[in-house]
Amino acid sequence: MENWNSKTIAAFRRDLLAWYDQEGRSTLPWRQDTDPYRVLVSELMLQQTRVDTVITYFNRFMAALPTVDDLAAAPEDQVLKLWEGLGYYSRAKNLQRAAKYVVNDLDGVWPQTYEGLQDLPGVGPYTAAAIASIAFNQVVPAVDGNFFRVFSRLLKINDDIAQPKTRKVFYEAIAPIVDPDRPGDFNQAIMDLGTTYMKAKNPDTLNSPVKAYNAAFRDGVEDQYPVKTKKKKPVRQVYQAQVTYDDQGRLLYEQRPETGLLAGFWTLPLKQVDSIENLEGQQLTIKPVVHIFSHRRWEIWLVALDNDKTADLAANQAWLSVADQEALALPKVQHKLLARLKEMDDVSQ
DNA sequence: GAGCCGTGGAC
DNA sequence: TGTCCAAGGCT
Repeated sequence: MENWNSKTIAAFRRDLLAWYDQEGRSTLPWRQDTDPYRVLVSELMLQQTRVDTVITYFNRFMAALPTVDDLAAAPEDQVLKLWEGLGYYSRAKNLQRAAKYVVNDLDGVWPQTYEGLQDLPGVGPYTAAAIASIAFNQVVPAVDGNFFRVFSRLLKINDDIAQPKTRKVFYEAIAPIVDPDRPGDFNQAIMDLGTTYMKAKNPDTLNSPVKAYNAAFRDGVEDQYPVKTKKKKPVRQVYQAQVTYDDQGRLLYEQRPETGLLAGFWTLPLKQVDSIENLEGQQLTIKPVVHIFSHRRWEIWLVALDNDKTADLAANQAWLSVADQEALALPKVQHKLLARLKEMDDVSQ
């Protein structure tokens, strides 16, 4: 690992921030100001999610719930509807829990430190550092995927970034480098660098504003950084989705358990089956609806089941009209199932 | 510490 | 089509 002296550190800060002031993404909506609420919302949305995807969600969310008090007082249904399609839905629930914590437990006074901010639900080391530096000017590195990528190359850090303990290595290596006068800008500059000249694939190091500080590039080994072990492939799982209508044309839905994948969301009744041979009911489609999560690959076969007049609904089941369905926040996989149903209707007409 | 937790884009 | 993601946190 490279070890920079104070002169190098000072020069790096200067060059990085000069570039950031000229070419940073200053127009991003959450960079209009440093209101901790706006920073919190944006940071939660940006966890494992692309900037381009977040922009629309962020603007809509802030228009609907412009202050932390608004979010704390909002129905959870509204928060989830605003989050619909963004994924990792526990972030939305944690975001509102964090707002309630600040408003109700802290009397509206935000924690302003790296340590204190981690008491907010959904706020871990990265997000706490981001808020602390951007909103409260605390001098801490916001070690995220961009930092792993950028500094592994600059400093030739060989630790596996897939391992949790590696975060500490980066934090301690970068902490002395953060600009004490502009910590928030420093952190955001690294993020901008990490998605442009120093992006994961096909980086443009030759034109990078910090090329001179890039030890991996200097040694011709930039493609070896960051060091990262591979993830496992998603497990293939076969499901059937039950399609049942009542006499009013409403669809049978089932609410998922309060924990686990898509917790609390309403979908068609889903049941895992060993294979396509074991489907219950009339198979409706030649091809399954395929939906891939981070760790699971669902192949879902639509099957028709008649509405048994004598059968009571389970406690977690309900008939939903089209209006009901549109009012609810539904996960993407359910939207896919509905789209496939609509395709079948269109074909049959 | 390893697995869980969504989605859409790039190649 | 498959693979690897993209501003991580929770258990």
